Amino acid sequence: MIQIDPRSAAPIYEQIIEQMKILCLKGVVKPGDKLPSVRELATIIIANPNTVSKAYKELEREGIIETLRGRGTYVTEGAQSKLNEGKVVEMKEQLRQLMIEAHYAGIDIHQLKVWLEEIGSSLKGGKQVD
Amino acid sequence: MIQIDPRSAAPIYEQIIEQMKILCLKGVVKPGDKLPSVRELATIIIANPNTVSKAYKELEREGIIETLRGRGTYVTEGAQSKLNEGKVVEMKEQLRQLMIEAHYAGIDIHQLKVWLEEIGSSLKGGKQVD
Amino acid sequence: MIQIDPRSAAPIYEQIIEQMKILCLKGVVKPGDKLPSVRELATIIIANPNTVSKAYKELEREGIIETLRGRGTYVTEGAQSKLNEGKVVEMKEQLRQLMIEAHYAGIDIHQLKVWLEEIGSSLKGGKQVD
Amino acid sequence: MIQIDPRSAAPIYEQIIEQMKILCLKGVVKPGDKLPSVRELATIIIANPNTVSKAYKELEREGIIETLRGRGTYVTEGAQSKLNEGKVVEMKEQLRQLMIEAHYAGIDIHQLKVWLEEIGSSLKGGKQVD
DNA sequence: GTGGTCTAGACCACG
DNA sequence: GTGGTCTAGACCACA
Repeated sequence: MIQIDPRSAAPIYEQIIEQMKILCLKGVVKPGDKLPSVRELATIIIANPNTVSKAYKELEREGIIETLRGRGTYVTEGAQSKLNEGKVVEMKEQLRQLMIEAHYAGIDIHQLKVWLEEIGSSLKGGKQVD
Repeated sequence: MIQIDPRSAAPIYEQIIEQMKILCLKGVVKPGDKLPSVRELATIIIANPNTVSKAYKELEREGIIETLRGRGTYVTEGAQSKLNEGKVVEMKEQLRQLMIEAHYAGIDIHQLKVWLEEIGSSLKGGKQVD
Repeated sequence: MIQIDPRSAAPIYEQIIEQMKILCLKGVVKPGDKLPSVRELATIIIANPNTVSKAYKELEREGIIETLRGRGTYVTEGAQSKLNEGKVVEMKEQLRQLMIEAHYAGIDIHQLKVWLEEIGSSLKGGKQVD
Repeated sequence: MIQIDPRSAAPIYEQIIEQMKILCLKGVVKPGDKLPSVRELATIIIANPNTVSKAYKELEREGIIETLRGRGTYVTEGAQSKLNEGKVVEMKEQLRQLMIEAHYAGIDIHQLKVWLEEIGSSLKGGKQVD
């Protein structure tokens, strides 16, 4: 389920966190679902168990998943709502960065809106939702 | 003019780059304006000259500013006409990713447009609509 | 009767011990009362029988309960008088440490007494004054 | 300044966290003070730098200390007030545990209050404020 | 089998 | 020199 890009500048544990959040948001994993154990996931993505553990701990700290001692790790009930809240701040920052870049590429806000429409259509129509 | 937050997760040199770009966008500094020297700015923001130098080099690489040997560093004239194909493709892809994420967070295209306007105002003008 | 919080940082077997003591304290279970068997309790609280067993063994070691071969586990008569003078010294030392910590946190002796009353009520009665 | 007990059941990183908090509460280290670097402290207490790092990260997450990239780690301005808030919850739980234990030792709430007075006097008079 | 802790040693970005 | 990341391998408590 999780794909790690070892060439990425982003640390492996952050990639795990990010992708796990996406899986929650997409509904691929649902509240109550059991996640692969630290060792299992480490084997699957070919990483060190400690790295996976670090990702799981951060996700737990954020309240996305929870650990039941000796039984494994599970998705919490409120995972999706928590994720959505944090996402808004993150996305506005992304938009801000993007607009700064756009300016230096000679792209104005109007053009960005046109693109939004274009992409919106292609996503709905073409079912390229991934 | 430039405010550094030493507690931020963002490296200082990136904060300098980011804020210098915004100053250009807002028109606080205009094409042809002379920027403070590396050592001056380093003194002002209490940072290592190497750090400021790294930021200036990156800004120069992006064509935002230019260094005239022995005369100092200046904002370039044609900063806004760097339009190149690669950048456009890249930004549309960024927008696409962002819209997909927005979709899973329950954010629609209309909301994104509203945010674009908000951010556009805060970047150009002064009022922080955030 | 016993409520386990699988999310708690406290091990399940400690939660069982703790709650069993409280049940004795509140008088919900009295000396001579038969406790559920290891397997019964394990089923009720959805835990591993080994875990319940570990809790019962510790309670037995402390003299709170006793196991009668083939007949089950019972609350002892003299549960409350198992503790000796050494315990008193230990508790006064605990109190002393606690008062020192309280001092540095700006909590005075009066506040500690108020808390004692609060906690005393919640343990004996039912209303959670917390 | 920090003493680690390798025999303690408490993990080393928690001992560091705990003792650092006490040093803050006591005012031995003040807001703005620079803490020993990860490597320095690791050398001093004879532990692995990673272990010290883990402690520092947790303290930073709690807002007690802050990291200035490449410059070191410092005590935050609001360290003491934050510590005091968290301490209240912790101490009430300690008191609760202590009262349960007291019950089994035949000690009532009145006796505890008397002890509080006794200890309070000895701490003020004898300057045994360890 | 599960996660939690610790050590040792390596490499990297930042300043 | 500073912390951040990752790997490898060990041991322990809990269930």
